[in-house]
Amino acid sequence: MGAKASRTEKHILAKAREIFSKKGFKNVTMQDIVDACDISRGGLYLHFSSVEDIFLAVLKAEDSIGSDNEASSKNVEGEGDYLDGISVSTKLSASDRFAAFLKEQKRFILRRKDGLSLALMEYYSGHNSSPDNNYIKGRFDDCVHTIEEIVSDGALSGEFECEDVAGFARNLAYVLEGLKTMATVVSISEQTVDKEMFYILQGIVPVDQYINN
Amino acid sequence: MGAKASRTEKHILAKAREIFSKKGFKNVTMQDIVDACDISRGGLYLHFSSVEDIFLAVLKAEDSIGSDNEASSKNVEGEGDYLDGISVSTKLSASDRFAAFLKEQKRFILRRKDGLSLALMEYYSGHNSSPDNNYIKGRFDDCVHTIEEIVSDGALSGEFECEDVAGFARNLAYVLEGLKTMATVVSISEQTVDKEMFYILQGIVPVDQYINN
Amino acid sequence: MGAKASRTEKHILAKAREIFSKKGFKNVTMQDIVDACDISRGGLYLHFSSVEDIFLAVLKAEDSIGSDNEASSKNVEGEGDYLDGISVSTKLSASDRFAAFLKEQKRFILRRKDGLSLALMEYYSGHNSSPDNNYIKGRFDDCVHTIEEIVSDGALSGEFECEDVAGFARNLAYVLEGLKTMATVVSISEQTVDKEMFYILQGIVPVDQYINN
Amino acid sequence: MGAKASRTEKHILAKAREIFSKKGFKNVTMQDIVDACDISRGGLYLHFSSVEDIFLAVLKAEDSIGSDNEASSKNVEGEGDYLDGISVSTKLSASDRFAAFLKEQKRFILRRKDGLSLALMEYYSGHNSSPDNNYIKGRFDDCVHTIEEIVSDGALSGEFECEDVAGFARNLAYVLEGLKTMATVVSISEQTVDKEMFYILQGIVPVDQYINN
DNA sequence: AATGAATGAGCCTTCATTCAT
DNA sequence: TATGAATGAAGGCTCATTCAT
Repeated sequence: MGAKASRTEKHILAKAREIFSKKGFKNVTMQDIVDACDISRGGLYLHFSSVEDIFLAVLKAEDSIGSDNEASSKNVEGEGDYLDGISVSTKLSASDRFAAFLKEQKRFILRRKDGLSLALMEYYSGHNSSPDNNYIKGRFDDCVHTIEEIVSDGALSGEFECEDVAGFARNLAYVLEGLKTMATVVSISEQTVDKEMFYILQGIVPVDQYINN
Repeated sequence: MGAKASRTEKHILAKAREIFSKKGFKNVTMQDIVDACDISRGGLYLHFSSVEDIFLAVLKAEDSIGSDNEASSKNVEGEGDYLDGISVSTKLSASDRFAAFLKEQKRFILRRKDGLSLALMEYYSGHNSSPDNNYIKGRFDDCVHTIEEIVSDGALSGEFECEDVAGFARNLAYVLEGLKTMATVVSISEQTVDKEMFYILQGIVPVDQYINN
Repeated sequence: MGAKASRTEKHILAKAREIFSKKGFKNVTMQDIVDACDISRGGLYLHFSSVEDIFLAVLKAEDSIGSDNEASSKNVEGEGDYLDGISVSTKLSASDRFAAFLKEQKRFILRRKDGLSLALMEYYSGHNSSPDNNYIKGRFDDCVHTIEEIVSDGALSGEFECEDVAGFARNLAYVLEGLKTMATVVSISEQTVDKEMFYILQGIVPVDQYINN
Repeated sequence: MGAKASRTEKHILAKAREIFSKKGFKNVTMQDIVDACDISRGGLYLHFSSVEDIFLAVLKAEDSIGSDNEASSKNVEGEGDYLDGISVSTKLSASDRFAAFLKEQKRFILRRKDGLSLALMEYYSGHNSSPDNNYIKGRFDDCVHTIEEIVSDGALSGEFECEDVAGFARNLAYVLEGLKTMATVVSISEQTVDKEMFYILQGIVPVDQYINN
């Protein structure tokens, strides 16, 4: 809760994250977290006052690390290791950035075990929180924005052909959202995701740009 | 639970449906249902043995009525009143059927108050049920199938132009799923839905085919 | 809680009364009452929702029975058995009524085991309730009023001599309150009470009127 | 606990006193005291081992200072500033001392915010301590004794007329106790207290002796 | 069939007290 | 001496489920 999360708090948040990704939000009890953390009831309350409190802290930690989130275009720039044989110091092409973005999304969709999608839905669906501080809405908007940026860059450089960039970005974002939803409920194969991304890419670009991992 | 649902059971299911659509699945208690049904605790247990039991019965009833679901192409045929001035006995054009389908989807997305989306997600997310008897998966597949059917009909009749019907159907289905997800968590305007559907339609058909309600 | 207290509720209130008189208010837990009543946790909550709820119900029951309260002049009229050899049908003299009143007060002070004084003090001291619905204030005012009534009757009939009836009544009421307070904290002997009442009576009446029990 | 209360201990007791006077005894937690004292949990335990321990220490400090207690005749002697225009070095008259005593009692009754009455009641009511070391009993006896002393002096000097000094003293002490009780539960006005004291004084002395502050 | 009082397990939260630093 | 994180017992409340009537 403080500026510097103590070792204990980090430990709690890590364990709690696992639990939320496994059980969603509504089913998680303080007891679950106590058990997982090997901590006492009172000890947990010393750091967090409710499951909600913990969940929000998990989300905040999530943001500051970015480990689970969409790879922002910025991140990608500095993290050439995600891509094969591309110099870190070089400005990445739009195609590369798009490929990286999709790869990240795919990872997110497939490894739903690590994901908080369900917990997020449960939390916000029962919360009518203002759209402003709604994590899911924010995530969606970020996603749209990232796509727009990449695609419009690619359109300028001639890599992509796309008349309605905004429309394309929204369309893709909804497809990704739909895939995430399905993934929380049904197990989805890599092929399924690939097939879908391939379909979308066809609309703007020669296919060989999209490199499978 | 017997073969024929008694009057009492129908009443219980109707009330329970309202509750599930309002509160999702995990938050609903037997007490909630007892209160809403003006029935005794014991009386309820005479018919259903748990909240889950009731929820499953609601879903089953849902299917046999189809009131909340996607309008299947079959349904649409028989329900000319959804469309303007089209004789019930006439075989509808693909465009009309597609318009009706989208209109139904839009209704479903916007009136999430009547919907069981959240309850479904909560139920199946905590259930790892086999894909076969997974309601959401089934709904998605039905949706894809309906779209394929309509669009391939339209392609034959020259109303639509679409090379990859299967791809288009899946794409649209995921977008719809994404919209449904967002709608359970953020309030979504009619314009938002319209814009999205319009974008997709552009891909296969002249716009004037899509009639707003 | 309803109009007719069920057998169970009566049982709970009776047991709870014992507990309150023994432990006051603040120390009493739902668990205490559960244990004393041989009832389940849930069962208790079926009837009462908190210790406070139960305490208030005890007070209400108290009032409607009047077993623990000051003998009102009305009560005394019909209850000749409290006095020695006085015909029930006869209108009692002021002296007799005063004797009865004091006897009742004495009983109340001495049998503090049965009394709710401490519980009342604890409850209202932490409650800043409006004076109107304050049980202790009401009890005090009733007490003053009863004394005034009796003494002014006695003054008219020549049994008592008292110039400032209101002052006398208040004075006596405070003394009684002081005795009740002391009794909750220190054990007080019958002699102590007698001595005090005797002293006060001297102020208005020849002593032989006051008959010890 | 030590022979000489350290600076820290004095600080703790002062803060604790405030808390007890505000919240009584049963509601006070170690945490309350820790918070008020700007001390650590462990630090507090270094000095006192429980809330009860602290409370008892507060009472002991109280006695040795006498700040909250009845003004003993001795105290009054040295505190001429409570009385108007009477030389400190002069032996005070019984009337003056009685006036001072009553003024002090009035202050105590009215400013119950500063008082420990409630805390005392709560503490001793749950303690069945022997009458000997019972603070309330002691306070009461002191009060009676002080009154007796003053009034018998006044009787000798002709200032008061009182046949039964002991009876009068007890009577007044109980009235004061009753007033204190009522004050902890109902808010009591200055007029109410004045009226009561005036009534009692009439019994032994011409009224103009009693000077209002 | 129907009732609703009763049960008891389970989760929430608070607090006195301890203990490693 | 002093700190404050950690502990665990205790009490509050809710809910699925049972059962005598």
